[in-house]
Amino acid sequence: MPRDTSRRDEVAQAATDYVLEHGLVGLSLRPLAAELGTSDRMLLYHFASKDDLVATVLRVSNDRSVAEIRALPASIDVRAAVLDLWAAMNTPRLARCQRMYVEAAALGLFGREPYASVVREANEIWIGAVADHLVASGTPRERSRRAVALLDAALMGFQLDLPLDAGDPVLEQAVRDLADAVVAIATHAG
Amino acid sequence: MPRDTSRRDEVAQAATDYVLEHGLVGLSLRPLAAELGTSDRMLLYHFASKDDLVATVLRVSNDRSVAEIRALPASIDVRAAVLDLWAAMNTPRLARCQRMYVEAAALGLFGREPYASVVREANEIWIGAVADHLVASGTPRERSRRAVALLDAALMGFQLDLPLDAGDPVLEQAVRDLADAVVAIATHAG
DNA sequence: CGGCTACTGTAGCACTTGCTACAGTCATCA
DNA sequence: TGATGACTGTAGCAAGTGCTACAGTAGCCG
Repeated sequence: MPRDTSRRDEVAQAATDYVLEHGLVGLSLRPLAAELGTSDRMLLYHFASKDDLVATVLRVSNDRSVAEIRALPASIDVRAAVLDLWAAMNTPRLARCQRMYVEAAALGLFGREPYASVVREANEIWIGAVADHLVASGTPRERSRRAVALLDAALMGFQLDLPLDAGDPVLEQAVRDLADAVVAIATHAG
Repeated sequence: MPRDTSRRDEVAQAATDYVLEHGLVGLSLRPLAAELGTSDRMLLYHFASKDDLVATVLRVSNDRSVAEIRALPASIDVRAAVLDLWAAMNTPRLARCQRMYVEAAALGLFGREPYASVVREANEIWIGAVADHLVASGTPRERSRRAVALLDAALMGFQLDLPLDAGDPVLEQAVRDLADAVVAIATHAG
């Protein structure tokens, strides 16, 4: 075992870049190692197993996503917050993270580990960041949890359909409709 | 090649049942064949390749989903339509199909074939069925496309989160909020 | 009968998988 | 100096992958 983890962290970052590009499914140690200029042998030196590596990659990716959301300046109102979040999620960097998250979540649907556990944990952190952005943009704190439930689900759904109809005006309209819905939740009594 | 496809169809149905249970990722011909009481050799007799089998399974599953939606009696209004659709999708039979659809869509996100193509085609048919149900339940036809865009995305998103918080009251509230949003799209000018 | 077609079992190929045993190198530190 | 610990290359294992070649069997039709 390495006593300090700096090398391991470097590898984790590079591996995350690779996986964000190629996906989790069919991920294989040898091609990954080749791209990183190392060997499968070394990956399994730094990480206890492939699952350990995958779990690490998932966490690194989620950390990046959350950092990106938290770095967002507060939007001028709730409606703008939804649109700004959507815009942020279409940044290539964040879009890749979301795409991999969706893949991991889908794998978790069938109870596969380590996906299920890590996704559960990552989702909580992500939800918290999105909720905080809504609050910072004018959503009453006590309504933020409810608002983010619909918001997050719809955003995930959009991501799933995104490559099927990229830039589709129907999709853009749906985002505006979602913004209206979130505003309604955040402002009306219910 | 078989001249009539009846045997192939039987196998396709049985294979679909198996895949709905075990998932697409990591699907392997030998275990599947064993469960069906046959051999990998025979699967590749009936289907040109594993990809051909997978594409067939995807289509069979989608056909089942769509049939289930189309068999739904018209709801009393748009709001009820959303709630009824949500209830239908939580039927074990349909929930399984949706789960696998989400898995296939996630695989398609990375451009993997045959997932990407079949998912695109399946999605269109599914969207059509949901839109028709909305129309039958009082949505003006010209607003149905717009309504279904948000509705479908949110429903997919809920499916993704479902195992993470099954029966969660927050989720139930989100479904009601979604229903309100769809009603708004279906009735208000926009 | 003889041929044709649908179907099936056996065996195996070439390849990839995660993972490990073993033997080393090299810098640091007592 | 010599030992310790971090790190790395080579080689290989056992298992599993999709797929195929080959050799059938059984039933139908002329």
